[in-house]
Amino acid sequence: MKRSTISEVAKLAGVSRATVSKVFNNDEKISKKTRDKVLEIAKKLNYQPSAIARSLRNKKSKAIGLMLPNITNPFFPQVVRGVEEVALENNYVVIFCSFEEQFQKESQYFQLLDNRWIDGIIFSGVTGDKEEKEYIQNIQKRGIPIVFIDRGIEGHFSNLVAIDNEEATFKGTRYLIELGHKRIGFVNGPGEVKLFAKRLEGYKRALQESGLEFDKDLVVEGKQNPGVAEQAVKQFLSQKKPPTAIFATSDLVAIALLREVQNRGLGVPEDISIMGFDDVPLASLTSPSLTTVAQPIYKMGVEATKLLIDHIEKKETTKRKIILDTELVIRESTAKVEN
Amino acid sequence: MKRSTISEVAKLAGVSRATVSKVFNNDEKISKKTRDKVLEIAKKLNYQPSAIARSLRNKKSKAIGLMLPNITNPFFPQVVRGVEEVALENNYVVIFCSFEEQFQKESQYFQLLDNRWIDGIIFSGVTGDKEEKEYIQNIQKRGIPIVFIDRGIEGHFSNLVAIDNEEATFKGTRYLIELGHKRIGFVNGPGEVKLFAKRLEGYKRALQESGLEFDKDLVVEGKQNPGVAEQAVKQFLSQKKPPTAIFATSDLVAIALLREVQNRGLGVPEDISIMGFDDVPLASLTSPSLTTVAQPIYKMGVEATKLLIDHIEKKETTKRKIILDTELVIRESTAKVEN
DNA sequence: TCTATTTAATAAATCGATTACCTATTGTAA
DNA sequence: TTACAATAGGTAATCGATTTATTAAATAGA
Repeated sequence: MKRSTISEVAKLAGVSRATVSKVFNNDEKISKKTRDKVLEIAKKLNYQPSAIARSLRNKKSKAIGLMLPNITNPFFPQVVRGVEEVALENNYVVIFCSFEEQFQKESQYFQLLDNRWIDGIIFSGVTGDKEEKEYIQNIQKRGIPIVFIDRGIEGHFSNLVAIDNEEATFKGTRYLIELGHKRIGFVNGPGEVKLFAKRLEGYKRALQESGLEFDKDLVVEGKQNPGVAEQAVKQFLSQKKPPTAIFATSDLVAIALLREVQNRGLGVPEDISIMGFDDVPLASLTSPSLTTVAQPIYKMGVEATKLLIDHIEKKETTKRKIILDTELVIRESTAKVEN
Repeated sequence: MKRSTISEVAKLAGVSRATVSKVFNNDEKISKKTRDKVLEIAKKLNYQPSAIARSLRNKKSKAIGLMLPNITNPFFPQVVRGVEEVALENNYVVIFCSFEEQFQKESQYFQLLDNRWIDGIIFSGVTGDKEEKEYIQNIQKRGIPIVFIDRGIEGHFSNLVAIDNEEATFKGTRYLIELGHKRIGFVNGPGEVKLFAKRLEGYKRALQESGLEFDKDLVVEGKQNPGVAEQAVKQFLSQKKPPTAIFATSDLVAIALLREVQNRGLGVPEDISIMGFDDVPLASLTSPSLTTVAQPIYKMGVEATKLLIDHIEKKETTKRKIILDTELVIRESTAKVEN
């Protein structure tokens, strides 16, 4: 069954193409009679205006690009859900671009999106590479709005939806301190990335406010994959005074820590408390379940998309930063320390 | 910086639009001289042919739809990766449609994809609803190829990429039997769904081949969310002769089982062995890590997309079923039973 | 009744590419 | 030199919608 076109509908309804178009665009200057006639025929022919033809004429694709470094990270599926939800409500389609942390793919996607006349981009996982920055700026020169999730480009004011990383980490650390922990291991992402630097600051501030000393041997930095957990546990447990709690700024790492610690015959939380960051869905499924600083991941997707669409449709023209609240989710992996 | 068009390139290069088009489509009847001239100008103007205009003219969107019931299920991100990988290689773009198990959204997406002249669809998570079937058949009547992942429509021969569910479950069950387990709990999805019926068959066959008796009280069926785990553990452990092993046909359920069992003070695998299904990424991160029947999830995405593109580009015209191999991944959650 | 005004619908250009068909130029053979 | 073929490039229609300017019809006003 072929798709029918506006011309076919027009002919059968005995009107011009313009009239059919107006009916489908709710133009008020159409009499009820012709309107009904057109809709009747359209229904009979199963006619839907072609989004492609519309795009060409309107210079709007009604599509947004969602660029992520790696869909396999359990953080992202929830972002995707939020983005999709809002996009669908507004009749946008989401072109999904997971570039697997490869710059080559990333740039390929930028090209692809550009020549598809994408209306806007949601970008997560800025690496900070010079080339990346260039691509992003080129896209912006085209007038294509971008909203960053999680982190933006250094020194480049742009739309951003994120959390207050310093405060969030402060909150988590303070909770551990309240439980009586005095030596707290901190497993963080690479310190060159601003977001992680902020988290370290939050950690330090909490220590300071409680009069605890900062010990750099209690900090491990590195790419946030399970590998870093092994290294951290080794480093921490070999100390004279090993930490009684470990705070990882990613649930994935925290879960790996859990495993490492338990494998060494130590109990969580009896011997060591562990705290994560993000609150990915599986944080509640581990044993013990994970105490963590929850990011409003789904909401970040939602807000980013709303902001993007507002910019696309010119309801909003100035760039905005939206900072969402985090929440401490207390589960089983943390406990009071016996002194 | 505005996007430049073929006409601008043509004018500046002193040739016709047709010539520019031919250059970009590698038409051989263009002299090296003009070709170089055109490319030079194109580069200078940063020209890229508009995918939108091309689509209209060619009646091909160079886009495929990926319809999933729920991106939050850790099974799917890997499918997505596979799909994207192949799509990008072939210059297709992926329109992502996670319909959150809501038929309303599902049908909305079918419409959306149809009027965007989508070239093909990869579909996972068939519910078997009559209405869903109707939508799918309408899409197919348009001549839009579909490839199903995991399960197709009952009694409807179509492209399918899946595993041999009976065999896979047989393999898993047999392994538990080899470890000496005689009473094996089985937590499965709803039995009305063919795929789960097949899995139950595999389980039964393994028991039978070893001369073990099938006990229907050892089978729990239900939607595969963590809730079912609680119910299953309750049911199993209240029996006179509780099972020494539990096989869940989903890792997510298996992980929830792990938690339930451990919360009751039982050790895994010392007291009870647990086996999962799928091999999602976090299966290796739990403690103990999960023995599971691995589905080639990434590969399913890859193969489905290859098959789809072959159909779109008419390299393949007959519908195919591709059955991929599963693999038993032995980790820590299963052990020999002491008799 | 005649003009002015409002309302409803149409004609035709346009968006940016592709392609079937045509033309002009050059080369080759007789 | 003439005839013909091969080569390179151009002309114009086309894909399916939207929109501006225009016209025709209906209504109102005097």
